[in-house]
Amino acid sequence: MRHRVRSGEARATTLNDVARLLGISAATVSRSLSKPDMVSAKTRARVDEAVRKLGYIPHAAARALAGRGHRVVGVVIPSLRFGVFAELVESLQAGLDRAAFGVLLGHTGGEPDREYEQVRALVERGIDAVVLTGNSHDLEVLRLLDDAGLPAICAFDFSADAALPCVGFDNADAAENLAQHLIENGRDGIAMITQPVASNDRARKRVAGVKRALRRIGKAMRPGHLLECDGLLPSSREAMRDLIASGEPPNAVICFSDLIALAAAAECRAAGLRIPDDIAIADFSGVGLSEINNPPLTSVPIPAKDIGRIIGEQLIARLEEGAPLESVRIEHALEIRGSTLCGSLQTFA
Amino acid sequence: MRHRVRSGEARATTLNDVARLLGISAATVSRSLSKPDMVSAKTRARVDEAVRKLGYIPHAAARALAGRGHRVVGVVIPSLRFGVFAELVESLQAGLDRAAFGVLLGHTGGEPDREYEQVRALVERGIDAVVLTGNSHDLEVLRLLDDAGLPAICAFDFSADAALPCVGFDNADAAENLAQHLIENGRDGIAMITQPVASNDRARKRVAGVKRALRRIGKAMRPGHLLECDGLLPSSREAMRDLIASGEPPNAVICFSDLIALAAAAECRAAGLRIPDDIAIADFSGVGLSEINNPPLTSVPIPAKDIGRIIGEQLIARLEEGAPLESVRIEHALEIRGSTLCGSLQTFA
DNA sequence: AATTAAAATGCAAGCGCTTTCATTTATGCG
DNA sequence: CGCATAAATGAAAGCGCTTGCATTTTAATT
Repeated sequence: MRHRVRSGEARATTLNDVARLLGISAATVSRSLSKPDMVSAKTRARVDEAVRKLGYIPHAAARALAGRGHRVVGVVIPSLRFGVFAELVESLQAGLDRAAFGVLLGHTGGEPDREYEQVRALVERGIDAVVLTGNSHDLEVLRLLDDAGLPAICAFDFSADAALPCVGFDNADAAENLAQHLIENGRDGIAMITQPVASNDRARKRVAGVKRALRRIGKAMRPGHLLECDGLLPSSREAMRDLIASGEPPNAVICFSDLIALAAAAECRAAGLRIPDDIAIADFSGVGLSEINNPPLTSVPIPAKDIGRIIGEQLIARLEEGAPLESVRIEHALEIRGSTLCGSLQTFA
Repeated sequence: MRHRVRSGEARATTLNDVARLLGISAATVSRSLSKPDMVSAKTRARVDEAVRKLGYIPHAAARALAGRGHRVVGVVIPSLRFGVFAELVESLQAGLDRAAFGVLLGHTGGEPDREYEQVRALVERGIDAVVLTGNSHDLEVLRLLDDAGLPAICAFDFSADAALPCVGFDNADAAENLAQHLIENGRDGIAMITQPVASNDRARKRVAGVKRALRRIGKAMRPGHLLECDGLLPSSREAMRDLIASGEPPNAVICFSDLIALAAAAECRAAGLRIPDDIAIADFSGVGLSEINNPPLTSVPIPAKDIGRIIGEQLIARLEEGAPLESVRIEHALEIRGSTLCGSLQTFA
């Protein structure tokens, strides 16, 4: 049984249809649906029944226009192909879902310049708030958000002096910590394979953190020891290959992601380098791949899920009750595994 | 300089503000923005200028309400944590972006029961079309889509008799093909580690395909050789462990995803099984991890990116010009790597 | 039963935009 | 230069819903 004529746009049932069927005013139906306790139990029951019978579904745009807000938040990330962002989005969505908020996506492809265009597209689509990646944003973007009066919050890095509220760990601290661990295990020739620092503030902070740790012991990172790649397997392997081929190979490598680390490990294997005996490898792990390597890789796990949850909670509080958004500093952890210990000399503490 | 009073909801500039500033009618401004060639070049220029000066951004809900459609499509997937879905979403979005469509997400967590609720949430949010995963959908979902008059299309599997248009390769054929390859390489004890068949139609079809290949040589899959896991690392390893510990270990394993395969390979390594000498491993590869294993894994790559692109194109054609949605059968490929060749006897063709 | 407060409902005015129809202005042609 | 035709613009009616205010109904109190 076909419910209505399906030629072109099937005119859907409206609030008014429901009201008419019941012989009551549209206002009452609206209230029964949106603020149930302004309406008598009896009416509510009748309305619910009629709604079911008619298969009525509220018209989102009309609701939004009449003042209820769109109930959608926008998220701008570099790319879903990197597990951490997918995890963030999923976790965020799970939280927002319970408050009946949707999630609209925007991708920059890792190019900071595209952030403005993506945010703008989302704004035009009528979002109520926006989640950004990292703590480096064009003034243009900030102005746009300000003009639109949109709450915004940033994921994946904590900085005390950030322009917008942010949630994450301090990438510089975490990287310094990781480097420190390497140093304590006898590695002072630390290299990094990272996303381009020019377009990635987390990468910048991590490099800064590692340099800080090195400086503390009177060392510095060799010029050729800072390699950039796009984060995918081929370019990651290539970076590691370059590192190995370079005049002064490092005795430790810190990778921006677990995927990069996996590629690096594979390349070491191919070159006959033993991990950790010849070279240590550590990473910031996005999707839990670090443990699957042989040997398992020491890493700083990125708490994407927590970040998503926290941001979700904050956004709901903000959007429903006007609570202010606040930065949250998450403490990073260090998961020490076989890839960074001092050869066979070292045992687990 | 603050642009407007930022207490609560900053009333944004409207179309009318632009019209008033210019001393022309709102209708003209609207046309200038939405159908530029209905307006004189001079007017258009003035409008553009005013729009820029005022920082005017059209109100999406009002537009949608006034008839232009919401320009958002909904996508319901199990979870972004599986790379293929993330890739699909990203690719889809990239395509839709160019036609100014947004993407709203819904996750089922792999529970088919939740599909209805997710689709419904999206419908309430005012989507113009919906993309579903797989070819198995509750009647309730189909009815909802029909009632709402929403175009729908399914990703990741092609079936000639699908209820909705679908885009993907035929999972049964692909699996049969993969099993065939294994058989040709001397493996007749084929096991599978898969997502739960009860809730995943692609899994069902793949199992059916493998069984078909086995039957053709007069064999059958052993009861204990069909293992299910949730697709993440821990349960995948566990499944492989069970397989190894079982009375009759297989001499080949087909994994539902590359992540599962990686876990399986790691577990084999831990158990002292050599790949491919003792056991062959093959998979359906989502995120290109198959190549990074040692040895690299034979796999059927899932063309998530293509699927996303194709669906995006179809949706645009449908939404802009009313073109009908059509199923597209993508031919699967077999990427043969070291993990399935007959020990040292075999050389590449 | 009368009076008053509270609860439930209805009325009507928009929300910001698109679009039809009517009107004005520009363009082409004899 | 005048008229017909086309192009550009304007006026106004909604799109489907929410909400402030007015009104009616119900419950509570004496």
